[in-house]
Amino acid sequence: MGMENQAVTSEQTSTAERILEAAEDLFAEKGYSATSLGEVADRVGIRSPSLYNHFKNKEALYQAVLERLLEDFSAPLAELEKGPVNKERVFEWLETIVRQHHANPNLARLLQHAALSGGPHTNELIDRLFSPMFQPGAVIEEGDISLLESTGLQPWAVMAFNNLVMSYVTMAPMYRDLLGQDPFSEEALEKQLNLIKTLLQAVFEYKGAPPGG
Amino acid sequence: MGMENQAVTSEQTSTAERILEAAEDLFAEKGYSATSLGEVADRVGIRSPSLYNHFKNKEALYQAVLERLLEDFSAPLAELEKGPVNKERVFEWLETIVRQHHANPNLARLLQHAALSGGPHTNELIDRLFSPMFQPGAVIEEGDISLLESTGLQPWAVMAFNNLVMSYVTMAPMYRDLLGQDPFSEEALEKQLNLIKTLLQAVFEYKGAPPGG
DNA sequence: GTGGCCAATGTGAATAATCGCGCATCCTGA
DNA sequence: TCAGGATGCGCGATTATTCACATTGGCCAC
Repeated sequence: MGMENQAVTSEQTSTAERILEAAEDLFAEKGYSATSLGEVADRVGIRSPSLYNHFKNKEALYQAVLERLLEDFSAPLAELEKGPVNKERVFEWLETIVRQHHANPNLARLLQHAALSGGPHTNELIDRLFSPMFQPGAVIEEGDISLLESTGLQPWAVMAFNNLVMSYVTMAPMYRDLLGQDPFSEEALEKQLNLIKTLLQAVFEYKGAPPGG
Repeated sequence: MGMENQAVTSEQTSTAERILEAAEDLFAEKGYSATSLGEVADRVGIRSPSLYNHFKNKEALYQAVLERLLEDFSAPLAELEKGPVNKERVFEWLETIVRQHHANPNLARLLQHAALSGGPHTNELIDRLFSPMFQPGAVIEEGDISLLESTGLQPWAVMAFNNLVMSYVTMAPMYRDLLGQDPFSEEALEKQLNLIKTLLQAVFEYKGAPPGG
């Protein structure tokens, strides 16, 4: 498999890698079926049949893109999955995924496309990304958020904060004008982090009952 | 087969309306370019060229779908835009949009598709849906959330709660298994409302400074 | 009523563009 | 020389769209 014959000087990105990058951006932007292999090839600077020298077909290319993204995201999160779950860990975990999605919004976008069209890609994604969060070991046992626990809202809260982070990435382009700044700038990241941490902190400190309807 | 014999008495759904409904579902699910007119026609039970008797072309059909959705959503929200903005109004407004998106998830899905592909549809959507929320008159002036106000986070908070509601709709299919119930059931709606109200309440009651990093 | 007209609405066939993909061939560097 | 990789060509399928045509229902003159 390893064909890296050390062309020592330059870390030349291979054609396969450039294909992956182009395809990742396009799949994330337009979704699977609306992305044409011709457009991918154009971005790489080759003709579309050349893609088949590196990937079996369109579906395989998509899978490879997905695999690469999942690997990048799984690594930092895997560290957090060890050890007890307490407030500090939750803050760390949240900050990590915020920064991850900010650094590369494509996974969130791919995920959103999959969720919308509910295709066969969906199931694999939820298994790989979200199942760990909902495992029994991931329950916060302290009394701080007994409210959420007693009302059975905790998994919903996990899902909510996740959606909060991911939807920032997938919807941010629409807010570019409204917020008056680039949603992916460094300042925007800080503000986003600030808001989410504030929200989480508010949840932790909140002791009252949910407002009745 | 026979067409509608009864002309006036029964409000038989016209062909154009059935086309709109089918197209709405498909555009919401697959997005604009991945939706084929043949599939729309199939759902209505006609051949695709017949669509052109009711809509100029695919783009016009999309615009008509969008117009109908925006009308449905604008009406209930217009009522809330009158009068002073205080905590109670915010709760009402939030509950209204949650129920609206729950009753018809298609607008949120269309919006998400538009945001992802950043096409020409995006700008019109943000103008029609979100601009009102960010107008100067929509600022809460009470001291309750002075924290958000002083840190300039208020528009971000508005955006966050909006994303929270919309992403529930666009991502919920992925959580069907994880949450163990239909995300669009009546109980799920109540839980979703409960969680969001709890979050909002927590924000209102939260007085502390955001956790420093 | 009846015959004829017209507008609305459906249809099949045809077109041009685009798509994923296979294949034979050619180029190039080791 | 040889293999990996890029290419041109082309097939079959799908797409949006057009057009000539068939069928219908309502309406008016008689």
